Amino acid sequence: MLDLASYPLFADLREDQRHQLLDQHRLLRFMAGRPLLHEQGDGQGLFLFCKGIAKVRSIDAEGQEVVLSLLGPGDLCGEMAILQGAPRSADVICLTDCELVLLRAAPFLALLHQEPRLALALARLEARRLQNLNRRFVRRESSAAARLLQVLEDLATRTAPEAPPTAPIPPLPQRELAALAGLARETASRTLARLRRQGLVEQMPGGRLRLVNREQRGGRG
Amino acid sequence: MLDLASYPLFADLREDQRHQLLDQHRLLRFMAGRPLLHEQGDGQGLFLFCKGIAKVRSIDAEGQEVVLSLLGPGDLCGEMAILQGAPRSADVICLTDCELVLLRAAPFLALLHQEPRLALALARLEARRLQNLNRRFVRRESSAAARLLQVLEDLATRTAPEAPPTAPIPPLPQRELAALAGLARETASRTLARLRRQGLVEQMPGGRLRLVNREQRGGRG
DNA sequence: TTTCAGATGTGATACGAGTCACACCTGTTC
DNA sequence: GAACAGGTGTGACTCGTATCACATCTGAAA
Repeated sequence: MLDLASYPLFADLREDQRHQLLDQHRLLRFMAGRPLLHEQGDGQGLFLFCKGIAKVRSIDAEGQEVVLSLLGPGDLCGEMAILQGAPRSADVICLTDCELVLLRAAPFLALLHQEPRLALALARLEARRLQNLNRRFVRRESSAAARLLQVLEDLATRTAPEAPPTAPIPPLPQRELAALAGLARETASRTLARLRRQGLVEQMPGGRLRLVNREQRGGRG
Repeated sequence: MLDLASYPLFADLREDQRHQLLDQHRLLRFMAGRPLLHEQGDGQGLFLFCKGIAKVRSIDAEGQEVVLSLLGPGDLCGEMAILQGAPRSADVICLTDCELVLLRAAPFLALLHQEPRLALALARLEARRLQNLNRRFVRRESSAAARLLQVLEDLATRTAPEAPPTAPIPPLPQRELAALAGLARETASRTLARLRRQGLVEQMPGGRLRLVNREQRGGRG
């Protein structure tokens, strides 16, 4: 039922090793708006996303929310806390209803210490995250429109692995889109209106947003 | 002479494994302003910083420099390229004269595949970098003053491992400080002047800057 | 239907940093 | 000494986004 082999982190393992990792795993559901939490006494664990989208966020010195990244099907989280033995440094909040699998930390850690392929795959995963965040860092300086477009593209592609950037975007309130882009809600509203006028974003029946294909609009970045 | 054990990445290894890694290593020096480069035909390698400070930077779509992080003694770089088998995604430019050791990629990769402790230490290292970048990301929104103070503190502590935040800061032109903080040169000048007036930063003989101890000034963050 | 809450659109204004322009102050070279 | 380049300080202005204020709009509940 749950295919660990489809997660790049576990792809290099033997079948029996993947089986080990599933020891006492759980299926969890969280509703939109809820934070990912371990249940009392569970301690740490590794969350694997099956369905839904969530945001990783932190709160800055002024109490403002800063969104660090998005998670969707095929992603995982909680590995930093396991690696460092430290409590979470950021919150994960579901943007839509989510289904995920919680692997126990103990067998994961045990396998990390004995199987270089797992440890190496984990190092690669962290390196990729670092590169993604680097790229976001570089784009951070850019305009409200560019940031919002980026968020919409992220949302479209996170919805399912391999989803095209023009896939419909889950219906989120403007307040949420603004937070994801690091903008004021009013600015997000104005910017969205402009993007619609420019034909870069279209509103689908039911109010859902969709990015217009770059080729269709002349692909200017 | 070169003590790999002092680098956390290699601390868990056996002495003979560390010795393997040193196979055909080189000592390199780069002058301030120079990019870290492999020599022709060297391919990839792992740079270990012994002396000096460097910036990791990228160029954004408008040709502007964006500084991603600082490196100093005890840090290393080049491991992302080795992990991903891909060319560098960012430049590393020396801010002061630097001395470093270049380890060959081959023995490092070989050991990564056979020794889980090394792979795990590398995953931990990447995780720490990710956390640092996350923290920077959170602070990114803040004011010019906060960003500049952060840069000065980083420079002070990178100069040597365990250096206090109030250690003297290497003499860098304002243009460079501004780039590190992601500010215009003029803004950096004005902001520095204000910080001096507020007593948060003092000018040492020779023009070098120094952060004033937080306790001395009342520690307001 | 009314009523109400939450979401959204939009004008007016404030504010911070970027940009341009230029003065000044070093140190170096001739 | 003069001449010059590079670094630094600072005024005036621009521009983008945040903020405040308020008008709709929409959908759910009564």
